[in-house]
Amino acid sequence: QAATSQLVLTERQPDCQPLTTPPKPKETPPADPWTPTSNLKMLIRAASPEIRSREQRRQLSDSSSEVLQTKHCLQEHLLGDEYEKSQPSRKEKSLGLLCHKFLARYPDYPSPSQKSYICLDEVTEELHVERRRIYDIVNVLESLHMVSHLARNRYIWHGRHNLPQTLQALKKVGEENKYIQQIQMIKKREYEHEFDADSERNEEMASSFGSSEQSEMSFVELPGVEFRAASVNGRKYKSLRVMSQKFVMLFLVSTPQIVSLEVAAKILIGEDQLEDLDKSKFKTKIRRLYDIANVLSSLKLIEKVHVTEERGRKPAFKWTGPKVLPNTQGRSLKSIPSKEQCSKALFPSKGKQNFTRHSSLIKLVKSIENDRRKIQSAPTSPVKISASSLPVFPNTISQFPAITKHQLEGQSKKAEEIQMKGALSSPEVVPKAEPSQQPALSQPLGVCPASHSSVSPVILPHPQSGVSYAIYLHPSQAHTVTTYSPGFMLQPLPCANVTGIKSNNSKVLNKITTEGGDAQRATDEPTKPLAAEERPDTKSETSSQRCLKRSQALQENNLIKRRKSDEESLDTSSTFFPSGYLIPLTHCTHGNKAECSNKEKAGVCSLQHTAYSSPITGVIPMPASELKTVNIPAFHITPLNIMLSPTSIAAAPVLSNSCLNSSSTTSAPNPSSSALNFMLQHIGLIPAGVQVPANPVLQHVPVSSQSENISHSSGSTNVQEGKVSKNTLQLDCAGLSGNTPSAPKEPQEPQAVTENFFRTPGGPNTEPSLSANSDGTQRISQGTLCIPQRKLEVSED
DNA sequence: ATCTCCCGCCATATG
DNA sequence: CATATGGCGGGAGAT
Repeated sequence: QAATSQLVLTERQPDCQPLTTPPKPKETPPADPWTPTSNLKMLIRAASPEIRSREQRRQLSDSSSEVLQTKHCLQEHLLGDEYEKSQPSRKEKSLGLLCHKFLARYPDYPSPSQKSYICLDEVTEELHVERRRIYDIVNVLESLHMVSHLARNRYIWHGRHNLPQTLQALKKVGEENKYIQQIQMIKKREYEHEFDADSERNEEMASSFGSSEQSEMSFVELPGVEFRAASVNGRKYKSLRVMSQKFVMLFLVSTPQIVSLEVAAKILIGEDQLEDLDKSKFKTKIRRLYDIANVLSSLKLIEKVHVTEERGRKPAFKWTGPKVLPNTQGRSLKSIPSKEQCSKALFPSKGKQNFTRHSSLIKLVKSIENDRRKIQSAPTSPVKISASSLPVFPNTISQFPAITKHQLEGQSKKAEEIQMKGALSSPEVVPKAEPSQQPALSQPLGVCPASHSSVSPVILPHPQSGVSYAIYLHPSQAHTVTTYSPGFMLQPLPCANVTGIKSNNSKVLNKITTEGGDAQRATDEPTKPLAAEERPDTKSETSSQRCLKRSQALQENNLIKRRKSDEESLDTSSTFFPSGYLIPLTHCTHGNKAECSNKEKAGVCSLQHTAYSSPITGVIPMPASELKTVNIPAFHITPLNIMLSPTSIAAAPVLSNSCLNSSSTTSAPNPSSSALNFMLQHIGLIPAGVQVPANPVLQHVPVSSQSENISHSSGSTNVQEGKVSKNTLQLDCAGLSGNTPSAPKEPQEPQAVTENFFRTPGGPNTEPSLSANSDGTQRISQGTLCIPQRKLEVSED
């Protein structure tokens, strides 16, 4: 198949990004195939007439579509020799092949000026496939914004122009969703696997997944990309699209960019619904993932590989697409100027379409309601909600994209290019726009959503401060920080299963091995070192030990869980809306402040923003891990902290890259960060001295979040690394499980900022918002209580 | 036996 | 109501 595919592929080049290569402007009318391979096609046809005839009886004279098939046939003949396979043989009907054919019809980089349209009827006819299959392909392409649904039977082909942006956005969202952590948890479970199902399950589910909920699904939109005008906005869930995006996110956030189907399926399931664990569901998910993987493979974004774990090798895929720069916020924003656009986006005349998503909205509402319940208990309920799920909100946001298509497109593209360039070259200071979330508020949900929206992945808030900030890392961190922030901590939660988590991380890392052998960029290193350093328990544990731990933990946990579960149910509030789209706010960003004012309504939002921006800038350490990180560290750290943070391995690997990048950029201490610190201190989360590490320069001390309540004296722990740290530290913090709590950087005094924080949401109370992470936070808190014990035990073991 | 994943029924969404 | 979409899972080909 490889051979065949190659041939087919020849036409398309691997990722060329606009930057380097000027896009080729060709476009092809759907009907006529021109394609570079046309010659080949002809040859093929000539060669294998028989085959064709057999294959398709109905097919007419269409030349274009058949080519591929014929080609394959030929090859086989050539290679294998004789039998012309009379019938296509399953492979020939594979989605991957079909996708190649489909892609062959359109240029990778269609000229912007002309839009090429895709007519499903034509395609199905020409490719001789059932419509259903085309939907599979198109849905995945849509998730990458390579096409947009215009109307019935009509799609617009964008090609790979949007790919860089899309990937960026997806990466960002992935970071926000803490996928890294989730992956770790899952792996951890694996080893633990079998034993006690229920209790564990619950625990895990609750803890890990619960958190996962936060992420919920949402479709990530691109600003510039057009949304299908009318028809499609709302619609049902689009699970395939969402799944596809999430799947891609997993690659983008994991350090070795390899994701096993099993893990991906579990994560996707977890997000959608906490509850079912069904095996059948799992199988279905796997099937879908194969479908998606086939399309992504055709796009050359991923490649199949196998990972060997303790048990055996498992199917997995490796990212082979373009590298995504570490996130930054800025890119699109810059280009996008205008408020105008934003406004448009927000309030598109079309209106209806925009709001199409009601379904999602509805969900949102539900989730909100739930949250409220939960929140009730909590002091600052409202805030939390908003905070909790960044992504979710997007629903509202999502609408934006629809607007200004044309304008945006052009701009967006340009912007992209610019971004790319900029990003590559240097860390610019990006002006970040702020998310404009609020506008969306119009909807009933209004406030909450809006705030959320702000959260939306895309946007990175960021600091006004001029210093370049670390470009990428921060965002994630920021998210993290934001997310969990202290707020939750405040809440008293029962202990969670923290223990398990931490151990997991380390293990997980170890386990994974890539057979493929490709290099995985940096990954390994971090792991080992970390491991060594890590606390004993994690690494040192042998499997047997683990078991012991587990059992112990379980017992303990069970108790805890029970409590927790109760609480959790409440807590979950943080989770959010199930489906929504994430829209990148990017364009909107510019006017942060202004927006803010608007936002005010939603107090929360404002808070969040502020929080984000500041923290993001530099301080915070890790994104993904947050939950764990924060939590765990806190606990552990409290007593031990120092050691741990560094140890936390996981973080390191992941972040490392980003860190590096960031380092260059480094952020200066931002006001925001300072503010953040301030807040934290205020709240008591952080000890006075500590702070968020944001910049290498500053200290990264992992703050222990001290957990909320607990006193922890530790704080300083890591300082040592300080120097080195720049990158590393951050990484560690982030990656490691616990390491870092969000670290708020140190204190600088950003008075102004601080004020905002407090005020917005309601002052200190707002904190809860941070907790939004929900799970993480909660857990953390829980962790604080319980964990220590366990850990001790474990370590002893 | 396991991995892949095609096929197409049938529920929904859209017009 | 007719179609367009697309969730979903049986079950068969590929290994």
